[in-house]
Amino acid sequence: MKDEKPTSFDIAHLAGVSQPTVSRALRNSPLVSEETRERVQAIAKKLNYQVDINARNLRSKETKTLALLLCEDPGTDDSLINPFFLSMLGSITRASAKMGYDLLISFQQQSLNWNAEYEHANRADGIIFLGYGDYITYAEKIANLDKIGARFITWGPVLPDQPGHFIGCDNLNSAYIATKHLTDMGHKKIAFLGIATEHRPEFNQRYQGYVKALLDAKLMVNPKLQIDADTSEEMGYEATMELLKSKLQFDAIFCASDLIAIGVINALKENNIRVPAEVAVVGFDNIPTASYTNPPLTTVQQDTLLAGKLLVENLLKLIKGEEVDSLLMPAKLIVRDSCGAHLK
Amino acid sequence: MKDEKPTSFDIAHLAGVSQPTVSRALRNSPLVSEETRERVQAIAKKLNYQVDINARNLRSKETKTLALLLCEDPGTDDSLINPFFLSMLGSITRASAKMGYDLLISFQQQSLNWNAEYEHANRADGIIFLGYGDYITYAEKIANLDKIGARFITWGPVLPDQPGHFIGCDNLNSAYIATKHLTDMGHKKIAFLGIATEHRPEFNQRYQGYVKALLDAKLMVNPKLQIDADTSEEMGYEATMELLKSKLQFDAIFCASDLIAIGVINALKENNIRVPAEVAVVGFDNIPTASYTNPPLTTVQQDTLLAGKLLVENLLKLIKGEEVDSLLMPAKLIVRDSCGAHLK
DNA sequence: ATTATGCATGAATACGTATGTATTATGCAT
DNA sequence: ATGCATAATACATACGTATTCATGCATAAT
Repeated sequence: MKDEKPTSFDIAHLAGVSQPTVSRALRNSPLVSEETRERVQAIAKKLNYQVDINARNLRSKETKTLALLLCEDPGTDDSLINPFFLSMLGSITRASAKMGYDLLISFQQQSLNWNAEYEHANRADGIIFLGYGDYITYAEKIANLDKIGARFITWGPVLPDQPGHFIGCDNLNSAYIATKHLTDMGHKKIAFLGIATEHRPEFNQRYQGYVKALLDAKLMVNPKLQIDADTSEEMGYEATMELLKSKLQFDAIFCASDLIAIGVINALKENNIRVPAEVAVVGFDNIPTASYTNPPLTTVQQDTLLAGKLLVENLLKLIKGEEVDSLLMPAKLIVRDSCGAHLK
Repeated sequence: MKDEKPTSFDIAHLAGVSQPTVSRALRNSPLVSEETRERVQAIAKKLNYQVDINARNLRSKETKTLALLLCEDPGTDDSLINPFFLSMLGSITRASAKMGYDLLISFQQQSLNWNAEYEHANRADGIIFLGYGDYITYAEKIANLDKIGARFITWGPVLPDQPGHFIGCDNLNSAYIATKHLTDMGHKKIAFLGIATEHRPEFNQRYQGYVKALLDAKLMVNPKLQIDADTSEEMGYEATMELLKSKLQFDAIFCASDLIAIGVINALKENNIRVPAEVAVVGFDNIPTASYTNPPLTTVQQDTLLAGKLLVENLLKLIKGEEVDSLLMPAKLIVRDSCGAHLK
């Protein structure tokens, strides 16, 4: 049962033809007669023959495989992946399966030069780059990928002067809409929880949208109401505690991600501050848990299903040599209870 | 920039040595002098050289890659993957990265003969099989994998007469503990929501645990209080509606999965039935959302992090030819509010 | 001085496939 | 009957690596 795996030569021998004929017959080449083809395919089936992928790829220089590079900051612990990216992972997996491509998944934390590896090593026909964390370090890697001529597409903030092709969320407009929702309801002192530096351009864009909405509402922008927080419940919790300690007044919080918002709500509850009656909260991402927080979280929905589909489709276009533009995905505000809209 | 990718021959030429020497030097073989090794490695680095994975695999018959086969019932729609399996996906990804293996992910719905493909085609050194849905169809596939001598490990219910190696949750005991928790609190009429046929052995085992707990508490087992529900909010919702329509009395519901439990809670709320005051609810899986339902869900925790780690480790053992036993993962009850324990 | 020993390297080759080129056989038009 | 296009197949080879075996060379042992 566990014999040697049959090769195309074995089939050729049994069918009384040459190995190249077998290769052609199995690939339904018109160069082979129908009779031969059927005979060969029947034998292949009987032997449970499978083309050796490595040999095929070596010969044909095509792998029918995409690589997904999940890149996170060093030091990220053993715990589960942040749900938003997990959701992207699922959707990319689905999309590439649908297009007939296998997906090679790889985590990367350390090596500087890893970037070259996948496409360069002919391991995949193209790369989807998904980094979460410090953007500065990723920018370098992306530049390197571009330099070696890799075919890749990146999920992330669409910035000027960035080499490569990007698909990302329209962070600025989404944050603008979310914040405007708060100002429209009369909130005057709105805090922003999230890192707003160049290390997190996607958060920075959200901050810009937040600022724009404040200005449009003729509200003062108080930089003290921006507190750094990375994407996790813990960071959201701690940032809220810091905000409370500052004794600054605030009547709403716009959080750069849902995980932060969850931490915020926990912290506020613990301090007996009612959400949304005393402080309104809005998040970003619409992770599955968002509809089950208490109160349910008003948040910006990122359509991960569509994003995954577009990433795969555009990467395949790149592989085929077609032109592709970077593009922004429109986001949508999901109004639930944490913003207080349902109280009115 | 986008020149031909350099090969070991290019390096050999530049270093004034032969190709085999390059191969050895790059792999730090002791057969090559230190001086030569350094020279070769320096040139390789300068050229941005990467070993061609296909050629290496073809030659060495080893891929340093594991395949994860995610198998779901045909007809499963486009929506996101059920969070429990998404979590397994994340944890397996992490674990295999840690062991230096790449992970090839593949969805499979249709073809009967796909099973052979991965290992048989030398695409991966081993396979992790993760099926959710109708077990009967998977049993066939698993038997086939075994027949062709594939090295694989399966996540799922550990059953007698199953070929291959399994890692699974101790469904029976976990369900027993969860149900006993309910009977200990004095509940007498406990419903079970989940499919209890051979098509879902893991649910069936949970049903058995449920029955055992009832018997131990000298309670009557009423088969009418078991309603079929597959793992989704919608099915949980509908099953609850059916239960309510039956006019049968019940004071608690044990759900075969958290997604079902979420649907249950929604349905109960909609009918103005208070949880847990009037009906206690317990789930299974401890998905991330479980702590945010209202009330927070008492549920059985499956340690996906450990499961992923064990799956990968045991598969690597199998690949090395070591003996491996199937094993059950102990589960743990997470007591939150939906069971009413915190009311007392 | 001669042979043995070990080290560094080169030559040859195999892995299994896919494809360009050469070779037959067949049918058809001249 | 001869030449020529066409179809079907075989032959030869390339893809890039890793490994076995053979070779040369220096040093040590006799």
